[in-house]
Amino acid sequence: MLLSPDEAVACCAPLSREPLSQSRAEQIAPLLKALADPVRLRLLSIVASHEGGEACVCDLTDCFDLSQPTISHHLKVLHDAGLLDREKRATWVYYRVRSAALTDLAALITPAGEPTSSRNC
Amino acid sequence: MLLSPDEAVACCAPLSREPLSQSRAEQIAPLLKALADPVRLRLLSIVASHEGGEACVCDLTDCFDLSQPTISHHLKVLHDAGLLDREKRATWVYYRVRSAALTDLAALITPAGEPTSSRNC
DNA sequence: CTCAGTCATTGACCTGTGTCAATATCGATG
DNA sequence: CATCGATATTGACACAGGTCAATGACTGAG
Repeated sequence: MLLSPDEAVACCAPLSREPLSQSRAEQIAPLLKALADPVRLRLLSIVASHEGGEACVCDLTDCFDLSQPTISHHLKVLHDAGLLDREKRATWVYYRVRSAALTDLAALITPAGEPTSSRNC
Repeated sequence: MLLSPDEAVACCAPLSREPLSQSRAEQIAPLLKALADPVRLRLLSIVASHEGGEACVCDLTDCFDLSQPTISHHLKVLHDAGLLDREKRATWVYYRVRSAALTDLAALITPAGEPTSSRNC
């Protein structure tokens, strides 16, 4: 059974509720890995807080002291992880944050109340 | 001014509220990087849901098909990031999840309502 | 003191990844 | 069609990071 990146995170017990299976951990880690870079954190943040909730690449390259291909690469990583949506309009490509993915991730790492399980692994 | 890992995350606007500064992004990224590994995700999850909210290394090594030094290495990464507390009692070392750090991280990535800022970067 | 058990550190290897220069693609415009 | 501007792709390079075997440090038991 195949899960899209955000399906891998949604509708599951938080980290602290019960031990994560190896397969679920391997689905979730790439999402966090996509987030775990200063440039990509800022990209996500800039897109999210940009007017209209979207930004095109030319808006973003100006914010960094990095080459355009490098920015494009980071955007691809975020897009492939399911954290950014892409839409091409005329010459420009607009990116938009997939809020659901962030919400699910946040729910996953939020500490739960009392653990339900007494299993060890 | 120096901030401990979780201080770098706490008491700040969420990602989507306003553009993250470079320096804050560089403080937060290492925390996410520490989380962004399947083994470390499982370690954190196992410790959190273990009885008493804590586990010693010998409990953890049994859950993985990895060498003891490798587990120890991953625990160090989580500890250095401020995600796990360490306590040595007699021969054993017990690890415990720092819930505050997880809570702060979750708050950071949770999408906000409307952006407050109209700045671009 | 010696030994055994628990955990951490070191050094080495290999893979993964962030970056750039160069180039390709694609759409708009004249 | 020819050109230009916006974005993506490729290839190369250096560095970071996950893993293990070997070893070290510390503690309790005998």
